[in-house]
Amino acid sequence: MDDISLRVLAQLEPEGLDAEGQSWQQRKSVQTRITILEAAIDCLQQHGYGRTTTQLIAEMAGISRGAMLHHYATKQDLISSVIDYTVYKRMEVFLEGIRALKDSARIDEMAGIEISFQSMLTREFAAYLELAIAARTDPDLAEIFLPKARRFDQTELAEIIRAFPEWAENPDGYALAMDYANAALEGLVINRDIWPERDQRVLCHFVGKTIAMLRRGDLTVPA
Amino acid sequence: MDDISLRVLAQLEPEGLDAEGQSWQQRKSVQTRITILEAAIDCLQQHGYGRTTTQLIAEMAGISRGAMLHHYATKQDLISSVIDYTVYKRMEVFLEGIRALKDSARIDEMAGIEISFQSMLTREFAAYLELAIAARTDPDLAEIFLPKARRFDQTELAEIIRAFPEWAENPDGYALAMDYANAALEGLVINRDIWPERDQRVLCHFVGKTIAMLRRGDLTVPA
DNA sequence: CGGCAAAAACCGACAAGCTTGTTTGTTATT
DNA sequence: AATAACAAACAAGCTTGTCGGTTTTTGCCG
Repeated sequence: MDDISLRVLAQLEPEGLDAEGQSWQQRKSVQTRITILEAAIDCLQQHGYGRTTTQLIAEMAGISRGAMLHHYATKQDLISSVIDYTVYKRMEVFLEGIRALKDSARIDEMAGIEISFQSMLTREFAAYLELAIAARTDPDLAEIFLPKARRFDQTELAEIIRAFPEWAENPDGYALAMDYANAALEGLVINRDIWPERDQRVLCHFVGKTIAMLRRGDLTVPA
Repeated sequence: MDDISLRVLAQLEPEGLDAEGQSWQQRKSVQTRITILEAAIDCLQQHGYGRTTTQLIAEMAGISRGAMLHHYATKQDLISSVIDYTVYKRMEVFLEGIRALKDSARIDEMAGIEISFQSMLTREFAAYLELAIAARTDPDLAEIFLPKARRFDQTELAEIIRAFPEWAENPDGYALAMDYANAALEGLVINRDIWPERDQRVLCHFVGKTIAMLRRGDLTVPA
């Protein structure tokens, strides 16, 4: 990961989780917060946003609800921090993927899509997707989720263009390809529990073929 | 729509909604139930499953909660009926689409996908999708949703094979193509509020191209 | 160095509001 | 008169956020 990537990542670093050389209490606080955020991710993944209660998160984190509310005063605070945390982790994985792609596998036109798909099979993305879906019909959640999601998308786009300048020549075509890949892969992820793992890879391969065709100009955009 | 299709549709007809020549009270009851189910669909589409309360549905239907609980004793009863109702309406649209396809547009390889996509932009499908997504993380809902969803899928598959017998020669390939189309289109539908209508059509077109390639055998399945 | 007060982490109990389902009552139809 | 449609009030449970109290850590001052 180059210097610029590291700086980009640093800009997304969540607040209140960066105390490394601080006092004993500071480190304990950070540790507890991470435990809470991880429990919230598990809760979102396993029970969905609608059934993710503060009670359940505290139980899964192994602490009392009172202690949790000491670190995150309201549920909104907690969810907001969960979003920041998952965004940060996604960006970490994404930048590492980009780096690997730049180094070697760039020849293989499928590699980018497969890395995207793999990154969507993580716990963090499952939680992120639950939030994204819930935000579609929950204005209060949308208000805190959408700005952060948009910021992620913009950063992702900027980093891709920086890594693959040729895409900058055709920004509209690229945006379309990216939208298609993200949407189709999301559809695969949502339905993944009902298919065997091999089939998922095949379906992911179809997405990759479409993107490759777009890249070569073989796939014309209808009027 | 041919006789067999009509019989298939009749098998999915929801209970308690078929009183046509009955008494005045019967017809009024059916009318009220449909009002409730339509309100529930609106509620699911606008507020999502997690925020769909009996209170809100009754308000949107314009009746008291007591009256609603007279027709649907528990929320589970109501949701179960909503599933039956949306499944029936989806099958109605699907069979009509199949019929139109058999008649004329079969030459156009895109037509099938576009009809699928159009059918996913209805209120009924929005509600169905909300239920499908919620069922992934809600065991109680999954228990009543999954059997009905599976029945719809099986019926859909049987009707397609009946209309296009050539698919029966390669059932695995067809199942894969259908899974891909459904998943990718679902991904598009979930994200549709953030794209202009034209782009949606273009992205849908990409799905159609993939299916057409599969059909021609141009798209090989990786090992 | 030792003690001590402030601060922080943590816990349990409580109140207010929402959701569900029951129960009782009223009006209209059969 | 019996039944069905509809309405309103009530009880029980869950969820959130506040409040008071306990334990541990920290910093300060004699």
